[in-house]
Amino acid sequence: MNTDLILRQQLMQRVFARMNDRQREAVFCVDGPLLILAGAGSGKTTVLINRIANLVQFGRAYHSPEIADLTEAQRAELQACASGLQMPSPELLSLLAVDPCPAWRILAITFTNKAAGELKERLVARLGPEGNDVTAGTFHSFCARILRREGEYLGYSSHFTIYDTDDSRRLMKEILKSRGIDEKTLPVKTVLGEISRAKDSLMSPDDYAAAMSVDPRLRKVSDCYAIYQARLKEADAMDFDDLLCKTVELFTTHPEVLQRYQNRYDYLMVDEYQDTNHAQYRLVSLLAARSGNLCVVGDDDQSIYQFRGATIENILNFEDEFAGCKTIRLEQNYRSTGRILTAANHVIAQNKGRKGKTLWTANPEGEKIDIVTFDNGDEEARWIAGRILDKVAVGAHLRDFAVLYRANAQSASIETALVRSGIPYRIFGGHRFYDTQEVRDAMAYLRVLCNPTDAVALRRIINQPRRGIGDTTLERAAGLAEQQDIPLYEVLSHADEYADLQRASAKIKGFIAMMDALRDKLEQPDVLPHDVYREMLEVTGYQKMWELQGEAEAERVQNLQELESAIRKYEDESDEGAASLAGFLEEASLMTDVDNYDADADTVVLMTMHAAKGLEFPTVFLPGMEDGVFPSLQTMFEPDKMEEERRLCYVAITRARERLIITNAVSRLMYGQTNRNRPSRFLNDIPPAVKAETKKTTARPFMTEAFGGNRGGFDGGFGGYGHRSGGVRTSYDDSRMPDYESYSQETPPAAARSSWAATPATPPKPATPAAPCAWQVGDRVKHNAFGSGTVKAASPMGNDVLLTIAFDKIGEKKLMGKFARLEKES
DNA sequence: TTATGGCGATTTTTT
DNA sequence: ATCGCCATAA
Repeated sequence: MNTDLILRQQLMQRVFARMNDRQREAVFCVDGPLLILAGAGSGKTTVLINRIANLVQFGRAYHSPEIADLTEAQRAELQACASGLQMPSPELLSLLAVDPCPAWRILAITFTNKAAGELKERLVARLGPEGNDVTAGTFHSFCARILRREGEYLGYSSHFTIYDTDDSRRLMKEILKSRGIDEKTLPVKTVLGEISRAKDSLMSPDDYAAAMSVDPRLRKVSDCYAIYQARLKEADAMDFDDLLCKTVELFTTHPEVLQRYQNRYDYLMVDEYQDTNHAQYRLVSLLAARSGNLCVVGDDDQSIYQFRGATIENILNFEDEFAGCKTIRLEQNYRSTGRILTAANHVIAQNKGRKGKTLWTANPEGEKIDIVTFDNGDEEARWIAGRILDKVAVGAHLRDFAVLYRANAQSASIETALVRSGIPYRIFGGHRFYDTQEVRDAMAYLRVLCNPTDAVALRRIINQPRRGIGDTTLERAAGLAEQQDIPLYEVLSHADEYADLQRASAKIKGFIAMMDALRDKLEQPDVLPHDVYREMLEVTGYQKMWELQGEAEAERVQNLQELESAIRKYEDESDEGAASLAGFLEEASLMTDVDNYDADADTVVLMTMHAAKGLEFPTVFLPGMEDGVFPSLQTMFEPDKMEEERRLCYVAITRARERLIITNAVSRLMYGQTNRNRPSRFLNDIPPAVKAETKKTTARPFMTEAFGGNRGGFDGGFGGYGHRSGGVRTSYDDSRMPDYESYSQETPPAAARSSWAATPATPPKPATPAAPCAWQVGDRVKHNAFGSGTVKAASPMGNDVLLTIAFDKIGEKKLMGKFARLEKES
């Protein structure tokens, strides 16, 4: 009997053999509250997957004294499996399990949709179709699902609309205007920020009003909050924050509903716990209150969203809040080289109030961290592009490179340099597809079809294209709606009955009739959402409106087509007959850019450091490492913000697997102004032993050595950059990239992924086929930025060719043949 | 009601 | 540098 228990433990150790001791401990610890402090790259996703797999396959078996009686044959099989000779059969598994948990009773909450998708994918790879039964989603998507089902308890319909920040802004603008509040004294974003903070901490408009001081400005905010909520309600709409706090409200006011969800889920897991806010904490506590099985994973050092309401206290106090909590630290990093990790550790060590954690790695030390200084941002950007081409020339993939910056505004110069070098890249953040005017308008049409009471959407499109229904008319109609407490759409439907609307009533009725007809179509069976979308573009004249603008707005027409593809894609991915327009709108409203990140596409990646959280790249560039850029100017004098900034730096550094290249510039053009910045203070914290500093700056004769040397503190204006003519030669080793295998557990090699016993084998890289080359050595070519030149060398690479071209004016450049827009010159 | 031009203010991060 | 607001003119 006792030996059976030991054998079972041995077998389980084998099944989860690919993990280290601490990780396995987390996997086997299934009962009660568990805090996993997972350092960057410590394989926390792997732990989550395995922990769920353990719950489903073995339940509480590892620490349980119970075991079924085994026959001799079964014991023989167990013995064989325990010594790694064979894999356990399903029969044996079910015999060994103690209280296994059906997948559908597990809830996993992640930070992004992409993370949730990945989790699902890997669970299916591990558990088969049953993996799909795990509820995995973001807080927002999970709450949205609950509210669609249960919203009626709170007076919302099942097809309520989700307002995004732009919708909220429009609505608030209207409110401020109607209340005669000058936007200069009380900006929209200030009001919305206050409201958002209130919602994060679960304060209703009444709570807020009650807690308010006599500050007249905050009194106004309080009024606006109340009106804002009322207007949302009238529009059958919720904003992002509502999704969370309305769910909490639902659970606290309707215990019987809460109980249903508590009973449904036996095990809860929350990823990125350091980025949760108070409302999210409450939600999780409520859901886990029955089972008590709450596992949160997070890293206090990677908390970078406090600025938008995340409270690090959630993680710092977890052990106090949840009695009997067990804490497990994952400190072995599988991602980065030793030097990169050393740098990260030293940077983060400067922060106070940490849980305390030092990452270590068994990975090779790796190359030193390059720190390169330039005269200006353009030089910096050009060098980065050149460096990428150099490495691609010796076998690197474009997708191996990421450029991570503090603010989106920094992307422009990098983009220019990449375009000039013909390097394909993808950029995340900044203007997104769903944020373009035309896509938002088209979406607004669809929203009005699904939910006519959505006043923000209605006002957005009613005169787009021009229908002669202007502001005056709309203001009157909105006034009437408010007076009678009915939806704007309702007033417009009966426009002819109001004296005030006589003049425009024919036009209004035409518009309403058109929308009603489209809505009828929507309800017909066998009509797919994209059919309705297409017809909408047609009959509303919206697409025509852009087409008439000609070539200049061609991209907008393209985006409208693209939206149709997105709808079709949604239809394809939905279950037969389950694709509804409302469903698409919901998915789209909770979609973010990073969700679309495709690690396989072979291009360089540009994104903010925030957006890069959770991702990793072989080579990472961190441009703009200057005080005032990173750390950003508005954080430099506030200690709390400075700490968050430092954590962001830690996150950025730990994205790199093999190489980290940090750059800065003596002077930089940003927001239309040229600034001279000192090198980032974070650089001081990186030990000299792991960094290789290089100056690529030109002489400034009027400066002497006396000005050189950077001591701490501000020296007003001119930072100390004294260099002799010619600068210092580059010193970095230009040989090939390190060739060791990367041990990343977050992305195991495909071959190793499903095999249960260790011996991961990396499949050999397929040879890259030679591509036909449009350019020959000796050709004369013309480039629209660099002018004329002669092709000096052409080496095939992937399905493209790397050209070295000697330009007449500016010397030699390396360009990718497919992407550089070259013309032949006779 | 719509189109245009000039002006001023605004630049962190985003589910 | 870019965006959004406002006033003015058509």
